[in-house]
Amino acid sequence: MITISKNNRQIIHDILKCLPIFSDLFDEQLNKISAICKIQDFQKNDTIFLEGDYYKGFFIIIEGSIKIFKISVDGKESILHLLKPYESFGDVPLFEGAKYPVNAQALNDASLIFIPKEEFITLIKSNSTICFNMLVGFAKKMRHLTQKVEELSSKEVMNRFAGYLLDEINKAGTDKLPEPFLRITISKKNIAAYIGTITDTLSRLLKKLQDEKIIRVSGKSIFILDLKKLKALAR
Amino acid sequence: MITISKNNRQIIHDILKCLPIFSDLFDEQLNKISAICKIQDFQKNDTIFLEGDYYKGFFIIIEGSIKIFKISVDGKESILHLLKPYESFGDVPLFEGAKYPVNAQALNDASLIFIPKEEFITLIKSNSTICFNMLVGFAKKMRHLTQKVEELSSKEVMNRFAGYLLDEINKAGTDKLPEPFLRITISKKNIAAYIGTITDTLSRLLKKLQDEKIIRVSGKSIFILDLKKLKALAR
DNA sequence: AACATCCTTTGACTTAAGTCGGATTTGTCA
DNA sequence: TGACAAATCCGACTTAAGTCAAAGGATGTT
Repeated sequence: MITISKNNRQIIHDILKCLPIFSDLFDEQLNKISAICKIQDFQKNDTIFLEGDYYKGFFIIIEGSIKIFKISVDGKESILHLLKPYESFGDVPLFEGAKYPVNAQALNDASLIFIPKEEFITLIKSNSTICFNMLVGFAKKMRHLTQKVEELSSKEVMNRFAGYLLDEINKAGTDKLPEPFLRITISKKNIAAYIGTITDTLSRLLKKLQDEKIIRVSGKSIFILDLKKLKALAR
Repeated sequence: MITISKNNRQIIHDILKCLPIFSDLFDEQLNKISAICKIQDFQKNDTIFLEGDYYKGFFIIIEGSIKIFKISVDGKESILHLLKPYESFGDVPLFEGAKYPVNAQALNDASLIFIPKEEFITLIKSNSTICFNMLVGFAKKMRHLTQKVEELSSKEVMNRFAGYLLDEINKAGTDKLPEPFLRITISKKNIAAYIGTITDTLSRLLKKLQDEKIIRVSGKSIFILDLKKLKALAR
């Protein structure tokens, strides 16, 4: 963890300015926030918080990617969100409950801004801009979860995996290429848990898609050979 | 739909005062809101909005219960929320998107407050109290959806149904009785779609629970004979 | 380089839960 | 009251996807 010096305070201020949640704020307001938050660094696979941990505050990602997940009684892991820079997590208990309701773990080395609960609540109770920005963030996550619920209850694993691949080539910006592709940056175990299945099944899906010449796998990259068929599979 | 008269305006004002989303507001602020909203009445099975409809605004339930659901390409219905008085719905697109992302339907005769988008956005942009209250509401729904995702991806239908029964006896307040019970107020089709299955399967679950003397069904009521076993099933 | 650990793949097997067709039951309205 | 439609239930069948065990690969550590 980085010690907060005056110099550092300026860095935080500049970072905050770029975050969606703090956009449209005056410098004066940004200063109030930068005064209460800390930068925390984590290494790959580090736990950030565990379900049931006493709630202290929430995080915003500066660098790295974070996995938000639950573990069921019989040990099955389901991943709710895979988050990237500028996204926040652990913000729900600001308004509901006194404990973290999920687990958060760094998928690679990560730099996060930590914002403590009490101070932040005091601050936003009289700041409609931050509240409004947070509502936008919450709305996005609600959409995401809603889609997940629908997919899990009415689609089969192959449909969900095809949807995942399409999402990923969009994020990668390769969806307009003649041969769209994506790079596998997380373990297959994580991908499986994200689409609601297990590695064994995912492995079989990959094989099937390759057999049907819909994708081509080369090292850590997956190339889409037949986008039309893939879209049909995603429905 | 009720025509808005002066008298009616006062009624709306009084209703608004009781809603979580508008708690802690001054009378003056409540007046501004009551000035822009309308009461709309719906009959059982009426559609309130459909997925893809152009977004006009959101609703708060005064009376009745509302089902929020999606229909998949192959016609399967998955229910995301079953909402009761004082809860709001259709508020996500205030902050994300220009269309309703889900369907809403009245499960029985219902009375709703409708709040139009543009006017409301203008109003809350400078009102941190309403924003904060909305964040609380969003947080609750996020919790609910998160739990649904976890259940759908790591539990079996019986576990989810047992969980549903436990939730219902809690809501009914009968959970401390020697023989907790709940009343079936919605069709089994709806219950099935809510727990992510079909009526045939639900029918078999009910039979199995009766055979094992865990529940007793009498007309529209389900009595819990063995709460301990039911809790074990819900895990 | 060697070791251990984790990740991934694969085949054989099992099973939960969906599909389908048809039989009942229930509710609704003329 | 009758009769039509909708909701519910049930048995027979099918299948997607999970479990289990075992074998390869990959990765990192000392």
